[in-house]
Amino acid sequence: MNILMIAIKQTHLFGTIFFLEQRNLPYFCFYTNWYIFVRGMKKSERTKQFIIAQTAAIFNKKGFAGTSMADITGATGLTKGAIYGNFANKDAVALAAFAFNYGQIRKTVHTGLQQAKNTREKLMAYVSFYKEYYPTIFEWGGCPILNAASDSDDAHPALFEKASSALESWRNNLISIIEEGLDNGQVKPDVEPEAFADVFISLVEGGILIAKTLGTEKPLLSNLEQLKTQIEQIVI
Amino acid sequence: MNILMIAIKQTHLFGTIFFLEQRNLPYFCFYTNWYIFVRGMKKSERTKQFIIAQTAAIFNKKGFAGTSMADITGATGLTKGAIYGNFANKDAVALAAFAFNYGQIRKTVHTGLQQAKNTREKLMAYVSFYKEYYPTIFEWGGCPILNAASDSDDAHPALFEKASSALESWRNNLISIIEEGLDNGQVKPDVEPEAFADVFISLVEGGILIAKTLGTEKPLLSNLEQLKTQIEQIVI
DNA sequence: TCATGAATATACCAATTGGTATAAACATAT
DNA sequence: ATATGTTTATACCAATTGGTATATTCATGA
Repeated sequence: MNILMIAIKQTHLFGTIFFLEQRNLPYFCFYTNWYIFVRGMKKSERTKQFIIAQTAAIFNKKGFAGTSMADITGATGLTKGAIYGNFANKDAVALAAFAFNYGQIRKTVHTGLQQAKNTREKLMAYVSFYKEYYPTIFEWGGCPILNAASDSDDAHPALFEKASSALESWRNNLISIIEEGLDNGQVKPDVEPEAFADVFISLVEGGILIAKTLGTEKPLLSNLEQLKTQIEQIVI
Repeated sequence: MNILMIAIKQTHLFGTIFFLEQRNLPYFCFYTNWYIFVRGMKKSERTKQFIIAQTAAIFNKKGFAGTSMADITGATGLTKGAIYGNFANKDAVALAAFAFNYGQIRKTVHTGLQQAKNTREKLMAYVSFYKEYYPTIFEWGGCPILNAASDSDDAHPALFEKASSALESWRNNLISIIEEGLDNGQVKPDVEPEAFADVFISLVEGGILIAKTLGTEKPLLSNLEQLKTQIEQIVI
């Protein structure tokens, strides 16, 4: 099985729930099978989620071509029959894994954004997210968007398309925040939303890349400080 | 052979020289064999260079795991016997290909740097390089450092080490330029060399990533303009 | 021109690749 | 408790993987 647990909980419904080290997802052991603890879910759907959760980091680290079906069966403890019973092919697993990786980040950022009241706080919410979660991102193999984009640009059009839309939606979100700020008078009128969004994304992605490649967190942290300064410079 | 030519030259020494479309490297056809036009080179060394030149872009685009021996023989028109006669294994070809890709960029940047007289011109030389050569870099599959780093971080330690040193040497070069400027009074005294170098690299790499992923050059060009502004802000 | 070492092609290898047909095991509603 | 559809394991497939031994071809100095 090869699963590392960090917590065990008792429930009256399903007995013991094992929390996995990675991502803190609730799994439980029922008879001899592992499930993700979501009631009302079909078994196949739970197995699907299990496969995705167990392989998401592998795809993020090794890339599509570098991840084999043997990696997938090894990480899940399932056989090829189970994998192909739930996914059409390796392609489908990879796409689902990317969606999972991206979704985890998106969800957490979104939560942080909802508490933000103005432009400054919204932009700062991103910075705070990366300040808090960069160790997890590093463990997970780096930014899924960067990885998927540079992994698939030539070889895997479907995955590249997913990565491209993910990046676009992040960029559009930043642009919207700044445009809204321009309308509300919370952002200095000479700021160009697109250019700022590109600098914003570059400082984050570049910081992750340099930090991961040189094996030190400092470049990312210093980039995030720079980003804070730049945010303060454009808001009123 | 699958080689696209853009120019043909006559020489009295070796007959016809065919300039390849990619990288403008001089190859020539002698009898039935192709060579890189470097006199005094052993045949094996020329074949080695030929293999490297023909596969460099493929490795940059497809990554190590995504590039097969069949890709290599297909791109060169040589058989596996020839490849393994000149390289120990696929690993060795990949490492040489990365060194080639990185070397091409390094060489061109270095040429631009030699004409620069002060800190501003030195930093601007980098910007000019990317402004001039970004179409070539895109055709070539993006920045080799970013590609190699994100491709090999988990799967291929030897290649990752190469990518890591390449990034480090780029970063150190930027830091040296700024430190020199601080000593000469050409840079404002409150500038932190490392932090500036990280922002510098991030704007370039991030710009390439966004541009390539979204399929438009604008983000890179706008980042380079931002970089120019930031350079002007730190020099005296 | 020819002998000799260097370079390349050919034919092969075991292992692994992604994928499938089918049989077994399973969960669950009745 | 059992019947039934769902899910998973087993056993297999052709194709491809990286790599090698050996035969052939080639380049070149004498």
